[in-house]
Amino acid sequence: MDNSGVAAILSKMALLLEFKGENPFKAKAYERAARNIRGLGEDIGEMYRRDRLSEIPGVGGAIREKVREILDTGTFKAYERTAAEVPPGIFGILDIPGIGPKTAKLLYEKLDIRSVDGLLKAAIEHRIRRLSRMGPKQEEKILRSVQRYQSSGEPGRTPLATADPITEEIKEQLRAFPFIKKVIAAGSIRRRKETVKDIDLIALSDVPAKAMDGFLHLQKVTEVIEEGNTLSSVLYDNKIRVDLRIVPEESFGTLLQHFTGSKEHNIHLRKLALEKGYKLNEYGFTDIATNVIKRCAEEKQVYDHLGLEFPVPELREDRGEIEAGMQKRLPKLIEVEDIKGDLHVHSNWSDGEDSIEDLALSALERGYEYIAITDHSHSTAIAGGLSEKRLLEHTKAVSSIDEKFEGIRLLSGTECDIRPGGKLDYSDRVLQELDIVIAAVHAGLDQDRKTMTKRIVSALENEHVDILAHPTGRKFGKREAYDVDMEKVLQAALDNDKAIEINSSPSRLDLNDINAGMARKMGVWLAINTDTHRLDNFNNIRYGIDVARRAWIEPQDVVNTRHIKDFVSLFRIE
DNA sequence: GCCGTTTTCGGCCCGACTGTTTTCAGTCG
Repeated sequence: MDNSGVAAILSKMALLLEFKGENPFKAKAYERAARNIRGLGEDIGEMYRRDRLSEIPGVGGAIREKVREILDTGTFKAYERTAAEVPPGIFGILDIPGIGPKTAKLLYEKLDIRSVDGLLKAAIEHRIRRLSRMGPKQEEKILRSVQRYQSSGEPGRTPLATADPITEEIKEQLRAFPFIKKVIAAGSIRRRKETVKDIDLIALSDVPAKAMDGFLHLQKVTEVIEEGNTLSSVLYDNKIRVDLRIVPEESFGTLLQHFTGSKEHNIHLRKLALEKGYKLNEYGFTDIATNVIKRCAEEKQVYDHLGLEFPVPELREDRGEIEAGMQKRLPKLIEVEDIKGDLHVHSNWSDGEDSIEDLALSALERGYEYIAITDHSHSTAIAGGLSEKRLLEHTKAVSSIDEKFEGIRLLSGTECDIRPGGKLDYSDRVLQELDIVIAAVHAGLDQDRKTMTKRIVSALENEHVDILAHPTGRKFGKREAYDVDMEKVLQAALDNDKAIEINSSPSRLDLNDINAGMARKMGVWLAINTDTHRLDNFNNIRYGIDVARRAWIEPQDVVNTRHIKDFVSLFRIE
C-alpha cells in the first residue's frame, strides 16, 4: 500500500473517533499522522522496512504499530472494531459541509440517520428541527447542503488551472469598485496547490460594509453561504466557493500571512511564537507578558519577528520550511524565466494542431533556445502515432526546418510508447537517430504494481531513452495514477542518468509535488515540459513550475534550465 | 495519541460566523 492509502485509513480512524466523541486530541493525533504520511517525500513501505517510521512527526509508539499493521495486512484491528460499531454511511454524512461529528452523532442517535439519503429524507420531513440545538434554519441549511452535495456528485476540489481564471475575473470586478483599494488571492491558490477547495480573497477597504455588499451582489454569485462584517462566503457561478475577507491596512501583512496558510504551517508558526512569548493570531503578535500588540502591515515582518527567513507561499506546508527558515537555508526556487526550452512538444505530424514551423516560431517568441518535437509512436494509433518510416521522415523534416531558424534549435525526438512487456515501440536502430527520446506509458494501465514497475524500469535501462514522461499517468477527474513503485522508478532513473518529467499539462501535473520532491531528494534529474498540442499550451509551463516550487526544486535540479550549449553536451547531442 | 532547551504529565493554535442560545456549542479554515 502506498502513502495515501495508509493515510486514508488513519484519517478514517480519526473521523470515527470524533464521531464516537472520544478524546478529541486522540482524533487529532491520528489526523496529524495521516497528514504527515500523505505529505511524506518517501515511500512509507520503505521506511517501515528500514525501521524508520518513528522519524515521521506525529507517529509515536501506538500509531507506529498501527502503520505496521496496515502495511502488513491492509488494515488494523482497532479500526475494524471501531468501524463495525457505526453504520458505513456515516462517512458520507461527515463529508457534507456544515455537518461535523457532533451533529452526525446527534442525528444518528436521536433519529437513527445512517446515510445521506436518510438525512435528506429527515430534513424534508422536518424531523431535524425538533432536536435540541437544531431549528428551522439549521434544518434548511442541512437540506441545501445535502442537495448541493448530491447534485455536484462530491464537494470536490477544483484544478488550479480552472480556479485561476475565475479568480482573475472576480478580482477584476472587485477592483472596479472605488471603495476597494486592493484585492489579493490567499489560501491554496496563492500556495499554488494543484487543486483548490475554494478561492480565498482578501481586500483592503475603508468602507467594509460597502465592499462586502458589492461582493455579495456580483453578477455570477449564485448563493450566499455566509455573510458577516469582515468575512463572507458565496457560491460563484454554481461552481466554486469564494471567501472574501475585508482587512484593515495596519494588519494587512499578518492577515495575508494567516489566510495564505497552510493550516499546518500556521499551527507550527503559532507554537513557535508561543515559545518566544507571543500569542499570534491574524491581527498580530500579542506579547504575553505586556499585552502589547504588534501588527504587521507587510507579510515579511511576521517572519522577521520570529527570526525566520521569508518562505514563499509555495513552501508553506509545514514540510520543513520553518526549520530551514530558522537556519536561513531556504531554497532559491526555480522560476518560469529559468526554463530555456521545452522537451515534449507535439506537432501536426501526430495529434498536435500546429506545424513544426509554427511551434518553432512560438517557442522562439517565448525566448526559448530549443524545443524537441516529440510526436507519438505507432502504438498510439489513436493519436496518429508515426511508423518507423514516417519517424525517419519526421526527423529529416525537423532538421531541415531547424536550418531555417536562427536563435532556436529544433531537436528531433519522439514520445515513444513503453509497451506492456517493457519493450519500446521503436527499434534501437531508429531511436539512436534521434536527439531526444521520451518514453511513456499510454495503454495497459491496469497492470499490477510489480509488472508496471518492471515495465517502466526496463524502459529506463534502454541506453537511448532520455526522459520518462508523465510517470504515473494520472489525469484529474478521469483516472487515478497507475500502481507503480515510484521509489524504484526514481532509483532506476538515477542509476541510468535519465531525467523524469514534471508534465505541466493542467490535467496531469505528473509528477506531482510529493513525488517531485522525492526525486529531488534522491538527486534525480527533472525535466519540466508542457506536452504541448496547441500553441497556447506553451503557457502551461507555469503550472509545472508551480509543482516544482512546491517540491523545493531549484534551477540546477532541472535539465531544461540549461542554455543550449550546456544542454546538448549534457545529452550528448551533436 | 503525541510530545518536551522550563515539562515524562498535562497540555495540545486561534478566531469568525451561525443558530439557538440568555452565554455557548459546533463547524470551518
